[in-house]
Amino acid sequence: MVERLSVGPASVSELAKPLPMTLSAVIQHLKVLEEARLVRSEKVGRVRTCTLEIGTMIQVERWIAERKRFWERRYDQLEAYLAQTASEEKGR
Amino acid sequence: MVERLSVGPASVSELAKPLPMTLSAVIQHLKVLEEARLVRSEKVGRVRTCTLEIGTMIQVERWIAERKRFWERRYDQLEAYLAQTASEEKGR
DNA sequence: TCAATACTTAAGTGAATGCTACAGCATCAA
DNA sequence: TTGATGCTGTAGCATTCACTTAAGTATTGA
Repeated sequence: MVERLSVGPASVSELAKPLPMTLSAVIQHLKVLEEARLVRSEKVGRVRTCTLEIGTMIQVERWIAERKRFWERRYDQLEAYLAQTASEEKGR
Repeated sequence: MVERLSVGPASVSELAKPLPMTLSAVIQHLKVLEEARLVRSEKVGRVRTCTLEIGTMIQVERWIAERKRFWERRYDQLEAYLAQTASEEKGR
């Protein structure tokens, strides 16, 4: 759904069409995305049009960047640990 | 548990002692770890001693390295997309 | 021999997840 | 004004998860 919305705004049923689930389920997903401020939506007549919240996406981007740094540190630690353990194994 | 085992082999109850759950739960976790070949264990008398499977850890390490590369590509794509979208927004 | 220790197994529990089914309610077009 | 369309809300269901409880078995030390 986020991928579809990254192409441009879409109505609820446009979002639901390619998905193997009911409209109800899609609305429930959308509710979560709106609560998380990843999606904004506006209802005109009977059609609700949804768009990606670029601002939040950028926050997500920053969050990911931090996690990535954290992850790389952890990864280097694991590498160091395995290298150490491997040499200990050899030493016996 | 994996962290504890990275220090060295341990019995089931040694692994369970610091954890806020029953021995039963720990055994169930261990079963999963053994099925995943992350842990090897051997029973001598009534004590089962568990060790980390370094070989599998190294495979995990490689898998992580690949995911990391994949993730970085996706991340760069997201960055590019957001940059593009931001400039389009400005253009209006 | 018998109690303590170390583990094992099966069955059940409670919360969360991701749905569907169904009964609506506006809105729009004819 | 009526039927179709687009969406909404609620109830219920199946599954999964991460446990606990309880009832074992096997081993060990005194």
